Amino acid sequence: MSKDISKIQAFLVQIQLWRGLPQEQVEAIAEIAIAESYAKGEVIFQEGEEGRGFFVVKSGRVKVFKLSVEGKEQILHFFGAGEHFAEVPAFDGKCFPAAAAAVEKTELLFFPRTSFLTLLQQHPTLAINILAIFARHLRRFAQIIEDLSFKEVPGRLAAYLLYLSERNGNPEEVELDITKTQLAALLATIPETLSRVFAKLTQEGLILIEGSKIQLLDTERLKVLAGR
Amino acid sequence: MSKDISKIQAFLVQIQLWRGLPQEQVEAIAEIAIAESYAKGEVIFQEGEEGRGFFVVKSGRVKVFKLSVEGKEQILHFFGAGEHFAEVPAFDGKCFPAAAAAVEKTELLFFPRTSFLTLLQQHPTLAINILAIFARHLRRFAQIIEDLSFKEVPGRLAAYLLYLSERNGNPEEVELDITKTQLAALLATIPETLSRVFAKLTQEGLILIEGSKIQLLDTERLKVLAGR
DNA sequence: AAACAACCTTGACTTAAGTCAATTTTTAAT
DNA sequence: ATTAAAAATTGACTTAAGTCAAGGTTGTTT
Repeated sequence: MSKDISKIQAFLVQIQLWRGLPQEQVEAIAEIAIAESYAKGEVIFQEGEEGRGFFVVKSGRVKVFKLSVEGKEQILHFFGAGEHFAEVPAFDGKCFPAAAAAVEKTELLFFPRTSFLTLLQQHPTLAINILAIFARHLRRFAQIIEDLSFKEVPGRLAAYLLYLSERNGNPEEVELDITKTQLAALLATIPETLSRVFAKLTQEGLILIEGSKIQLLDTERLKVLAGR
Repeated sequence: MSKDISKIQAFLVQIQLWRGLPQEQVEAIAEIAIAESYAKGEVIFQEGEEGRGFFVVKSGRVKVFKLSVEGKEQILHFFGAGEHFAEVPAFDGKCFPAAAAAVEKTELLFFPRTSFLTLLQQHPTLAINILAIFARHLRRFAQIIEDLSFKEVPGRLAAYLLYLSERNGNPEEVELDITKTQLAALLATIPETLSRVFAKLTQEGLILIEGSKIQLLDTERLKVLAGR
């Protein structure tokens, strides 16, 4: 036991969620955690299932998404190592508002709702930390709504490319770390349309595609396109 | 002073936000509140302004919305008496992610960020209450994203009519309490399109319009249209 | 290396919904 | 009551983006 637990502890202390909690609490949390493994493509939970707890990504990557009746997928967010998801159902006990699946081989830590709530009652710091997380999610969702209702596909793509370039600190070139099919599902469109928009931006000299690397040739015009 | 304060107190205790707080705290909160009055159409804050605090609606109605460069409006939510908004900027101190304006003569109570944060530090109950509010907002936003990316305008309208009928407990008839132009902005479309969709649903025998009252003639088919 | 599957691209076509413009209806203000 | 302003409707037209179908590319597994 101690070997595993202490490894989990070492990982958990790095996570913002627990920041400010006393040492012995993080140790207690490590004992609550249940390790889970998922293969590429495996479903973690479906939309509508009862929220039994939340997850921290130990390694790999997860997509949280909505699925329409016709089978169209809208990806809400990708979560990588050190990030966590499904905090809302863990908090309010209602159903998962979206589904989650591993996009590659993934290891998760699962925290059951009940122990999470107990912890929440005892540690105001934890409640504040989660407030900060919810606030970030709300701002991100507000941005998605804005993009969906104001921007066309080229604008959404431009915004995404600029986001990547800012995140990785390289204004010249970005590297797609997801497939274009996944990117289409993230930008609320379909692969065919995305492909055509990539072609259009290339033709207009805004970008240059080299496999998964994309050169941003004209950041200024991309910003105009993205609406900022 | 005492007259006003005690009136504010009587109003505040009804609000979920403060539920579970000790009596003397609610009294203290009432002293912090700053009463503000807005005329119909008046802007309360603009998107991008620094978040100085949050607001409780005493009377009237407020819309929270995004505005595109081209001037298109996306309404995120209407808030009525007893509801509150702009908690996220009050919490994280960043800019308002959307704008707010009074849609009719409105009286607000304003709570400055600093006193709100102090309160938050001292009262874990308050933090939990706000978590519940944020969780509700997140679920609502997730629903908006789903509607925008999966449903067409008829589906979004059908979903809204069913929401109204459930909210008011009348499965036969609903009453629009906003103008159709505002409804268009809420459903991410324009008045012309909404008008045509109303005509189409009427023609197909799903609804019957009598001014601001709308009879739901075929709830089943409306549910199919709304995707549930 | 072969074979399969997933992913990506391109073309032809359809369609939902936006734009622009004109008119009518409703609501509010003097 | 009259007028002005806002809201709603309708028609003709345009357009972004979806559907369907085919072919090409890439990558993984045995």
